[in-house]
Amino acid sequence: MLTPSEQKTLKFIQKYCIEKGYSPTLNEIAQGIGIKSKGVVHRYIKTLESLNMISISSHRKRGICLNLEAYENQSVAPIIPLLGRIAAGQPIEAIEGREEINLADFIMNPDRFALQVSGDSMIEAGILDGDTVIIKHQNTAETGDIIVALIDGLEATLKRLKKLPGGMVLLIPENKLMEGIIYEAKRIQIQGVVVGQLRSYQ
Amino acid sequence: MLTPSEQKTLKFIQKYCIEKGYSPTLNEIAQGIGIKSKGVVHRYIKTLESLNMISISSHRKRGICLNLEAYENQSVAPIIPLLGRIAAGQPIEAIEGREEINLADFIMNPDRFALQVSGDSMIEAGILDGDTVIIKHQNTAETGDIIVALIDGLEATLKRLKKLPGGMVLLIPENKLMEGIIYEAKRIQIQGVVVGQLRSYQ
DNA sequence: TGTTGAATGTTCTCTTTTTGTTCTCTATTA
DNA sequence: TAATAGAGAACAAAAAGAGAACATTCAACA
Repeated sequence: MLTPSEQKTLKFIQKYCIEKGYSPTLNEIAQGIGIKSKGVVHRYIKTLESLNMISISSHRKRGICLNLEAYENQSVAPIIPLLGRIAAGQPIEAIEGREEINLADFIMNPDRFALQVSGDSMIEAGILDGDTVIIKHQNTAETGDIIVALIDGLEATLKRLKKLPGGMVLLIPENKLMEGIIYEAKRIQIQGVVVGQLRSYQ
Repeated sequence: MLTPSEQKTLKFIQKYCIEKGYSPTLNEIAQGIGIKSKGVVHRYIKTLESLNMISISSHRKRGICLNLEAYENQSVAPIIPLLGRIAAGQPIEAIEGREEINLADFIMNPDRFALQVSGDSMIEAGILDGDTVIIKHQNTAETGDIIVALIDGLEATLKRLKKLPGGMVLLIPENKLMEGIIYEAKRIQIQGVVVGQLRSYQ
C-alpha cells in the first residue's frame, strides 16, 4: 500500500507524462509535490520502482517510465486526473481545487444502480441510445428530475417529471418528435432518479 | 460480536481505504468516528485485529490492512449493478451476461485523463456544457473520432475529425449553429481521443 | 573526436514532524 | 461493581524533509 506521499508522487509523474510526453526530473517532481529536496524524491521513486509501479533507467535523465500493467493489479483509489476545462478555441484552462475525479464520489453508493438506455426519447437532454444512466433508488421526485417511472406497474420509462395540480403528473420526453403525456399520479410509480450518465465510445 | 464503536471504526477504515487507497491514521479514525483520543482508537483496532478483521503492521504508519472478509462486505472495486435496458414503454429488459459495470474497465487506465467541457459545440453528440469527457492520450485518430486538437500549438478544442485528401483535415462541431473548419493537417496536433463521457446530475 | 560544464541522478547524514504505543485517570451505564 | 467509553499525557519509532557531497549524462564546442 502506497503512502500518501508516494501516491502524490505517482500521480504527479502520471500527469506530467500525459501533458508533456516525457518524464519529469527529480527537482520538477519535488516542486510538483511541494517539497524542496530531490533526495527525498529519489527515495520515493525508488519505493515506487520496488513496487513495480514505475521503471527507472539508471542515471538517465528523465528516465522514469510508468509501468502500465502493474497499475491494474494495484487497488488504488478509482481516480483519474482531471486536467482542466476545454472550451472551443481556448487553451486548456486549469480548474482550481479539483485535480482529479473520484468515481467513488461520483456514483458509488449502495442505493445506486445502472440502466442501459434504449431509444431516443431523451436525446435532447444529452442521453443517447446506448448510454448508461445511474439511478438513485427512491420513491419520490421533484419537478425537473429525470426519473425511471413505472406506469400502471407495467411499462418502465425514462422521462422528465413535471408535477401538475390536482394529483396529475406530466412525463416529458426530451425529444421534439414526441409529446408529453399526462397521467393520474396514482398510476405512476417512481423507481428512481437519474443522478449520473455515462457513455463509452470504445 | 463487535461493539457499536468497533463496528463504526471498521466501517470508517473500510470507507477510507476505498476512497484514498491507503489506510487512515489513528487520529483520522478518531476524528472520523467522533472521538478525540487516539489511545482509545488504538484499543479498538487491537480488538479488531484479535478478531481477525484487520491486520496491523506494528509501528508502521498507516499500517492497517483489511482482511478478506471485511473487504468483501464492501464493494471495493468501482462496480455498480447494471439492472437492464430501459426503453420507453417497455418493461425493463435484462441484459444477458452483463450484470454489472466496472468503472475501472470503463475509464481507469494510466493513459486516460479527464477534461471538463465548456460550451455547446458538441451538443448534438450528446456532450453538453459541463460534462466530463475521458480522453485517451494518443497522437493519431481516424475519421469519425471525437478528438482533442491543438490548433497551431495554441488553441485546444473538442471536435469530430474528418480526414480530407491532400493533407487537409476538417474539424466538425456537432452543433447546427456552427460550421466545420478545414485546416492543413500540419497545423493540427492531436492530443487524444474521446473514449468516454460522464455527467453528474447532483 | 575529445573536453568541459551545467543539469541531473545518487547517496549520505541530520533534524523535524507525524504517528503508534502504552499508560493512567475519569465518566457513564447496566 | 464491572464493563465500556473516552480523555489525554508521555514516550518510542517511523516517515518526511533539508541539504550537502559526489557521480553521471548530455549537449555544446573546440
